[in-house]
Amino acid sequence: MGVTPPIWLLPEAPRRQRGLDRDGIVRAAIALGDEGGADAVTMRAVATAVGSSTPMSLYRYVHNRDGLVDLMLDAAMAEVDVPAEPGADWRADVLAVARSSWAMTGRHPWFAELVHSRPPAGPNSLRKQEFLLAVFEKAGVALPTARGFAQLVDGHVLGSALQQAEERKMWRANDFRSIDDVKAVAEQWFDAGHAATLYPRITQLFTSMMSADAVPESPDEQFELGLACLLDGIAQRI
Amino acid sequence: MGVTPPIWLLPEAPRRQRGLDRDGIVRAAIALGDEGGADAVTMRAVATAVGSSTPMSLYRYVHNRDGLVDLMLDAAMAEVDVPAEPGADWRADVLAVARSSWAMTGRHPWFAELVHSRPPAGPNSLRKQEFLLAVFEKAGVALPTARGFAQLVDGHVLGSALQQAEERKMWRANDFRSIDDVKAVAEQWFDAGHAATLYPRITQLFTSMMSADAVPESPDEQFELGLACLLDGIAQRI
DNA sequence: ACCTCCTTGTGTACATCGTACAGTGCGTGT
DNA sequence: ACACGCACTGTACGATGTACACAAGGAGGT
Repeated sequence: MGVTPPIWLLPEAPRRQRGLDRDGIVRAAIALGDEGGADAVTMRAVATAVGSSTPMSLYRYVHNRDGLVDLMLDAAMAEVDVPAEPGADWRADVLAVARSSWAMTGRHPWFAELVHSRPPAGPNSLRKQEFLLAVFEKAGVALPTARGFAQLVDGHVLGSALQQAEERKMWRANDFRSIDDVKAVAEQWFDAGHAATLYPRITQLFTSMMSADAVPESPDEQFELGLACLLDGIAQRI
Repeated sequence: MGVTPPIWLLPEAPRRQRGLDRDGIVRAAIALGDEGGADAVTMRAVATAVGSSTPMSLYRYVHNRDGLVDLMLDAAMAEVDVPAEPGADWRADVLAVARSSWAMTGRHPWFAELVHSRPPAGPNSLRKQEFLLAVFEKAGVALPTARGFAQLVDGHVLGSALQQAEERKMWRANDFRSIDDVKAVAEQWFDAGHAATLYPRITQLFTSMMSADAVPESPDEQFELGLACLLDGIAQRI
C-alpha cells in the first residue's frame, strides 16, 4: 500500500559483506567479554564487532548463543597449559594446571560467569580433565576417587574465578575507578552503629579495611591458600 | 479518534486487590524458585502468583528485582542453623554450619544461581559470617586469617551448590525424568570412538557410569569430601 | 557469454524480560 | 459527606535471543 517513492529517495542497498567465519566471530566475542564481562557478549554486539549489520549473520556459523558460548569457553580452555604426561610429583602437576587455569580466568573474567551455564564438554576441557585423572592415577588413586579429587580442584579454581568476576562486575557496574570509590560506597551500605554490636568481628575487619593504609586483600593469595589446603587434604587421602 | 463503544461491550473494570505485602511476595518468589529454578522467578510470574494482574504491583514493596532477590537470599540464609556462641570444637562448629548451609541450598536450588549476582550483605548472611569468624578466632586464629578460612568454607558450599543447581537445571531444561534419560542423551554427545584414544580415563569413567548397575555419584559425598579436605588443610595451619 | 542455483548475508518481526510513567479506585481521615 | 492520598493497574519502551523470508553475488553448466 502506498506509492513507491522515487529511487533517489530510497537508500542504496548496503554493500554486502563476505568472509565471516567462526574463528573471527569467536575472537570478537572473546574480546568483547574481556573488556565488558559476560553481559557485554550479546549477539548484536558481536555482530557489529565483526562488521555485520545484523545479529542473524552469526547464526550460520555458531548456530545460536549457546553454541557461541561453548566455542568461547573452549577457546579459553585452550590457553591452559596441560602437559602431555604426568610428571614425577603429582602435587606439582596439579598445582601447575590449577595455576594456569587461574591465570586464564584472570585474563577472561567472563569465563567463570559463562562456564556455569553450559556443560563442560569441549575438547580442551576434556584434555585438562584427562590429565588430572592421569596425575592422580599415577599417584596410586583409583579412578573414581581421582575424579572426585579432580573435581575438587576444578571447583576451587572456578569458585575463586567466579568471585573475582563478581567483583570486577561490581566495579564496572558502579564505575569504580580506584579502591577509594569502593570504600566510599561500602561506607554507605554498612551502618556501623547498628552492626558494631551485632557483628563485632565483621565490623573490625571492615574498619581495618577502610583505614587508609590497609593492604588490599589479594584474590591470588586467597586462591593459593584454598588450593594449598585442598591439596593438603588430598595428600592425606592418598 | 474512534467512537467509544457501548459500555456493555467494554469489559468491566477488574476487581481491585488489597493486602499485598513484602513477606507474601518473597514467599511466593521463593516457592516459584524452589520449583522452577532461578529462571522461573520473573516479576510477572511472582505477580500472578500473589494474585496481581501486573508486575508493577510488586515494585512498591520490593523496589526492583534486585531488591526481591536480596530478600529471597536473606530469607533462605535465615534457614541456616547458626549457634549463638562457638562451641568447644572448632571443626565441629564449622562442619555443622557448612552442612546446614548445604542442606539449605539443596532445598533452594535457586540460591546458588542468584547469590552470585548480589553482594552478600543481608543480616542473616552477616550473622553466619560473624559466627564463623568467632569460631576460628576462638581456635586461636588472627582475624584476617580467619576471614580467609571462612571464605574458603563458604566458597566450597556455594561452589558445590552451584554445581548441583546446574545439574537440576539441565534436568528441567531437557525434561529428564530418570537417570536413564540422562544416559540416553549423554551417549549421543559422547562420541566414544573418537574419545577412547584421546581420553581413555574419561572414557572409562563414562562407560562405567553408563553401565546398568552403576552407582550414581552423589553430590553429598562430593560435598563432604571437599569439606573434609579443606578442614584438614585448615587444621594444619592452626 | 548467459542462465541458473546455492551459498551467505540482510531485514523485519515476535516473545520475553525488567521497569518507567501516568492514571484510577478504594479506604480513610476530617 | 467529601476530598485526599495510598495502593494497585494498564500501557508502553528498550533490550535480548532468534525464526522466517528475502536478496545479492559467486559458481557451475551449457
